[in-house]
Amino acid sequence: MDGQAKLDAYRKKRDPGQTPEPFGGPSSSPGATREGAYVVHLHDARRRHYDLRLEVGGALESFSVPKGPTLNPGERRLAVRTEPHPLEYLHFEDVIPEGNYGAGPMIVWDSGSVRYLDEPAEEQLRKGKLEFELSGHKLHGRFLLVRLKDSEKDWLLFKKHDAFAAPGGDIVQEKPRSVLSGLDIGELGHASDIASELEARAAALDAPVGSIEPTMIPMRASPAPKGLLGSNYIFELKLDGVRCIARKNGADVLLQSRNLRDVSRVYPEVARAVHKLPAARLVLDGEIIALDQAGQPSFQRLAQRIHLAKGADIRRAETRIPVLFVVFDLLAIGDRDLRRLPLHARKELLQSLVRAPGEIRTLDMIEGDPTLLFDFCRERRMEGLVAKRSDAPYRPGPSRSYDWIKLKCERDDDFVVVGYTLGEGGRARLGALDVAAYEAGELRYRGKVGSGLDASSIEALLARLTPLRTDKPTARGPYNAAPRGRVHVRPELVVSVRFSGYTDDGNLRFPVFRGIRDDVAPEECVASPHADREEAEIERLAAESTHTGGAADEPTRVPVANPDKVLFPADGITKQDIAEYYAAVAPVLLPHLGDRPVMLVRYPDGITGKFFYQWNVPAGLPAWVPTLRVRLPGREDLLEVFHIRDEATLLYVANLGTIPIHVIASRVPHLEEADFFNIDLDVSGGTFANVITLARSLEDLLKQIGLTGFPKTSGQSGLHVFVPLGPAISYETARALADLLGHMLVRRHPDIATMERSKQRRGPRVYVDTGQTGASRTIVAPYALRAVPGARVSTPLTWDEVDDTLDPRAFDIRTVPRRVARIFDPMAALLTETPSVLAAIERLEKLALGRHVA
DNA sequence: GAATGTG
DNA sequence: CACATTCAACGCGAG
DNA sequence: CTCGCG
Repeated sequence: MDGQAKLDAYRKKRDPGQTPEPFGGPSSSPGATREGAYVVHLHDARRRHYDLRLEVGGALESFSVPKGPTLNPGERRLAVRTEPHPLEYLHFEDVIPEGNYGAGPMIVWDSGSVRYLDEPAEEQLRKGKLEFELSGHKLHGRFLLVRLKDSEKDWLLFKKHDAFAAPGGDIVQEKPRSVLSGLDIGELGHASDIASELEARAAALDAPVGSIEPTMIPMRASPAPKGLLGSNYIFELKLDGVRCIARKNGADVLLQSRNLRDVSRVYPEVARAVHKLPAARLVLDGEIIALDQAGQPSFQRLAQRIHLAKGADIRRAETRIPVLFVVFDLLAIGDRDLRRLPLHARKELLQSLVRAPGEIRTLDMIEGDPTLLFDFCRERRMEGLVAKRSDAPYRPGPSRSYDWIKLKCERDDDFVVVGYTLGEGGRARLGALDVAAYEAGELRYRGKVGSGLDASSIEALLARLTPLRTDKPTARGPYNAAPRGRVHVRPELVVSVRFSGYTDDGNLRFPVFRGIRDDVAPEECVASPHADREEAEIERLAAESTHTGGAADEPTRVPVANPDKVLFPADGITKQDIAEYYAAVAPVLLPHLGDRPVMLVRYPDGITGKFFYQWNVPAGLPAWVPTLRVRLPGREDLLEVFHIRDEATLLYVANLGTIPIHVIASRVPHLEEADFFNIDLDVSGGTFANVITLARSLEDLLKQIGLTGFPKTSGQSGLHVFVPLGPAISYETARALADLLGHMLVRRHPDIATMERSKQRRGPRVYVDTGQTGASRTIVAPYALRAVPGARVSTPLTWDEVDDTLDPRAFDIRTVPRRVARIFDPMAALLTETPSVLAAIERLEKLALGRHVA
């Protein structure tokens, strides 16, 4: 039977002048079909049913399945074999008008590719037993069709036992919508209602009437600025695909690349899906991606389609390398131009337009804390994130603002220098370093590091490397090209390199020189694309926890074991009291903890018993407890610390017998940058009245140089003053600033203040301690409970409160919750202020100089 | 305080 | 089964 | 070198 004859039955039933259904010509590829495309239609004809259509020999073998497919291997579904349909039917979704055969709406409920197992499809169909494997939007895995005895047309459809089998649930009920248009079958005939509702919403938001020229350049993201983002950003994964602006105007669809090239014919399935969206006119912005076996976007896979030009090649590629259009912005709908609307408004309209994931889907975004997404991204070795201001308009063209920001997943690691290449001009003597790392006991070349080298580091490196010169390569290659020459050295010098990942051949991607590491032995450099074992292990754990855990499993109530255990014997305060305290201050405490690695101080037997500090989370942590995997600056080991960003996690650590919680002055992912420094006014041999005097004087000093101090009681007998810094401030700078301020304070009050470390030499003076500022140095968090009799709290104050009536003993486990309810958090602005530190340093230098001269 | 390891 | 072990850290000046 | 100190 050739293709033509196969479709006779189909043609006989239909009138090409009356039905929108396709009448494709014969497509003959006789013989042995091993794979192809498939579609499952949901058809609301006289009876609602599903049509499973499998590509076999240039046509679609069709089975009508009244109850639809199931993922439950225990169930069987009747499948009635019907007349073969033309291949074009793969993309058919429309309402078949009254009076025609099969009148009623029909949606593409699922589509994808099919692979026939064991034997070609024709052979299996003849024998009455067809085994196949589907890979689509909704259906996956192995299925089996078996012909009933004594019947030609009656078959049974089974799901085979495999990883995709799902005994519970009902996929046709859970995912009723079209994978083409996102509509459900009832909506198909009323798409224009959806469109007009969306237009009305756009009009209500004051989106102007206007059209978008096809010459509009897509909005670009800027490279990340150093330091912190504001709080009003949303985060999206940066997908490894090609940018696409899609326009629909009636029946016309135009897909444009980043450079406005017309790619409509390169991705016909995307064009078809855009055509089916429920709006006559629209403009979408998104990314076209191809997924690899593991379901991750793979640019390498997509690359096989980008350059296809011939129609036949593209048709074949459609099933072999399917692509998705992941949309992240809606720029126009109907006659409304949405670009001036804030992003969140455009996103809301987009969600209503793209109603279900299929060939077109919307890009997931998260609001608030991007840490988990960043971790996910790192684990999957994905490019990074894009942060977008949720209140920003769409600004076409090259980035002019930080409304969209690229955040790369970057890594720092140490590598052994095995040589260097010669460059040009100022780089004639050293162009780039050749670096390597140990793998399986031998040095493997990992690429050239040229960025980040300035004149002084080049001098320093040359001084160190020249004595190590040797005439043979010391690492296993292949080495990158060195057109101007190369010098080999013995593998003795270690450098720190920041990079964003590995290329396919195992070299560093975007490496930047960070400095010489004298504290690391060459043998310790074991960074590799396959990651070191510890990291791999932790990532495995993380993968498990994201798999099994998540917000859904988070307990609404965290049980407190031994609630009546007394942890403050003098005050009779129990573990339950502590948990209740932390729950009460959670609204003000959590913002100070979020994104910061924390260190717990645990007193399992109360404040008079043994205690210990704890960074790493204990083994066997429940999956719902979020953690951060961090590499603190100056340390090569990976920590997995608690990520206390919700009340449940806070209560979990309270239950462990945690009394104070310490934080560091950095937030992920910039652990090498301080976002505040701390000056500790420790009573020592002095008086609290003098602490007050010094604090006021410090406030005055800070004000003069344009900085703001945030005072808090230490919870013991002193005051801490936290000073927020702008973005990208190194700990060295922060420490220098703190020290300078400390010295000036002492100079102003030599009789009552000292920075003397030795207790004896301090005498009756207040100790101004600036030594608490430093990478991976911890500080008692605001609102942390201290392990002292009276259960005092390190309590943020307003400057008004810092006067001679201040009694730090008044802030304890009982009083602080009431205070928080009344005045909330005087220190909240610590997290948002970003003063100009450069300007502050300049003013400070002038101030210091003036005093010196006087 | 809780998990893991050891006698 | 009972019991032990583990749970942080770094620089600096004095002795 | 170890100790105390924060």
